[in-house]
Amino acid sequence: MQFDKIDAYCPRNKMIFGVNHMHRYRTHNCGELSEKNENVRVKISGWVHRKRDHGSLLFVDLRDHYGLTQCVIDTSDSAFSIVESLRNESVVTITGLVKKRSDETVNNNLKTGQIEVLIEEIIVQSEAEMLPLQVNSDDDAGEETRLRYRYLDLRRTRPHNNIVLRSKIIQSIRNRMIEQGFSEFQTPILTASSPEGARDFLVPARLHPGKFYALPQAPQQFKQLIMMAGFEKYFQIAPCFRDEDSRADRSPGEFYQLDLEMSFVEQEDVFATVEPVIAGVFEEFSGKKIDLNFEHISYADSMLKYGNDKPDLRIPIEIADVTDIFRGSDFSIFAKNIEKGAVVRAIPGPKCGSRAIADRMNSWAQSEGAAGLGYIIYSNEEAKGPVAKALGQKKSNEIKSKLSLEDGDAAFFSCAFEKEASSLAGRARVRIGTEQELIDETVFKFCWIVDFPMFEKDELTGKIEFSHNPFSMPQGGMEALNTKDPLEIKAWQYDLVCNGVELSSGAIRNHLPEVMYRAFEIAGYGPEVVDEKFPAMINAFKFGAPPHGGIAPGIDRIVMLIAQEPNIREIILFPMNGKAEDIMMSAPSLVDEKQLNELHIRKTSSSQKIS
RNA sequence: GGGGGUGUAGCUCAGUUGGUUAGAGCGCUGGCCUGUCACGCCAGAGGCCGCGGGUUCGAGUCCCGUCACUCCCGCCA
Repeated sequence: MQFDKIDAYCPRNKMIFGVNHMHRYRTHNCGELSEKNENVRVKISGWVHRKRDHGSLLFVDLRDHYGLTQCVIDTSDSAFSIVESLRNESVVTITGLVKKRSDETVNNNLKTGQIEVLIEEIIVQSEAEMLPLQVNSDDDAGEETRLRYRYLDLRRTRPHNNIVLRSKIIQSIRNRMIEQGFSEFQTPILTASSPEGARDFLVPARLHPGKFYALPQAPQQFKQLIMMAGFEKYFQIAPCFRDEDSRADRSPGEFYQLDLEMSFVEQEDVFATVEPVIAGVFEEFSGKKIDLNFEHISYADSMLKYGNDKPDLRIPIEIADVTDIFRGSDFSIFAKNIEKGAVVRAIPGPKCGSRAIADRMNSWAQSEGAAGLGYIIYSNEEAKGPVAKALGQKKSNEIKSKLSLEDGDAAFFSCAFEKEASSLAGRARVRIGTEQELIDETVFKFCWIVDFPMFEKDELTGKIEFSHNPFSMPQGGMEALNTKDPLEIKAWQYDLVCNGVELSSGAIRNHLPEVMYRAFEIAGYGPEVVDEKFPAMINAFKFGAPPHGGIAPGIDRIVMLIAQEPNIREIILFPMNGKAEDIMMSAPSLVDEKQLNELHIRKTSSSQKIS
């Protein structure tokens, strides 16, 4: 045991029998020492981040969660050989005197760069073997190595900071929700499989042979039932489980939502609740400008102007429908397709008025699976290119003024059935925005996509289906369901979009049993289906259900945007790989026959082949 | 399930029209160095060129298959 009276005022030390007792591992962390601590004997613990060995003088950068402190030892010291032989990432405890550095040796890049610790004693707590990845390097190792040794990867500055950022963002969201009077509740993880939505993860029920729990895809029904229970304002940082394939912005298996639900509200009330929370955290953590104007865009407008339901409003390009201009024109490919029901969407291409750019866009469109991308180039008060030639100057100039184009610009055309034409136009819009560097990277622009259709027609079967959430309230209620063309009915259903990323989806819910039965009837399900598949909800609606609605912003996507990481795995502590495996923990894994027997599970021949 | 990209030293990557003994940086081992902070210098070890087959006098390089990782489509109320 060390006894030391020099830093008796250090709060980490204890007074025992009137003698100051130095803490076993640290009196200070590696990020807090400064000139103020000059000549104080301190103890710090951490990882050997890097060594600079000058033969008879050796520097060690000691790292912990809080920072980096340079420690020095010279050859005259007995501990020198221990320090010299230490491998990077070994964990040590160093005791020594804090010394102010001379002016020439101050390192202003380091928080503790004004001082260094003269090593008097070093205790090796844990030795490191040769490392599979370099912790002190900014260069990423391969993804597989990083995930297999995630605990090493997470020591690195950027991954470490991302996870801390995530924690702070979640904390801030919690505070903001609680300040608005919301209560945080936990909902079951083992629940019932629900027919709507994605594929479920199933958990065999030991006590019920042949039956399964499912992990919740979202606490959707529970949060509505919480409203039935009269709690009024609920939220949860909720784990959600969906057995779907991964993407760069979609972690396989599990993710987190800020799940929230409110009673006695309309759409605008939900918006007014969510906007300050989202804008607030983006403002607090991102350092970018936040456009506080949460524009409302109808689903139909969004599909037309932006070609998708998650527009990136930073791109100053709006798509226009020009079907009428091409109808019956001499540009026969389009004219013929229009006769068959196709539409033509025009995408303005600012500063794209060159043959090279037009050709590049065309071959890009072909690589996207389209027949091509028509174009008109406007230069010297003339419309050029094969489309302009067939269409004539008059109609070409009509397009020019409709799109507000100038000489030096181009118009691109996507001609197909509506869904495909608008989709390609939307992708072309993003492509032009990216290639021409029209995206303002310093701002977050939010919008609400509203008025989603309640139903849609399955293109293959012609069947009417719920286009989004079957629990949403149709606009116009029962009357609309009974009198309107189902495909014309809108739902009180909304998405929150930021910079082209779908952050969130929500709705005012249908709380009326008769409207619920009618909506399902339109989608081809009898009342017995509703009773069987959603027994809790439909029953609860029959005992006094408050009108209610909510939303569920994706936590991972919010953190991704704020951290400016293009891959969702960068902001998750222990993510799975693209095939939904945790290669660090070896999940999924084979289990004992005994476990399977208890669960009444027998493997099929195909799964036995694998084992 | 389908399409694209990648696979070479512990890690990150280079490797020409197919042609001697496959290279670099970091890391590792040893040596030198008293003010560095991505310290510097010298030397060394380390390779089933993802795997299997084919073409060829000769394959890291070309062809076929296969596996792994990754991005995208499908899927994601």
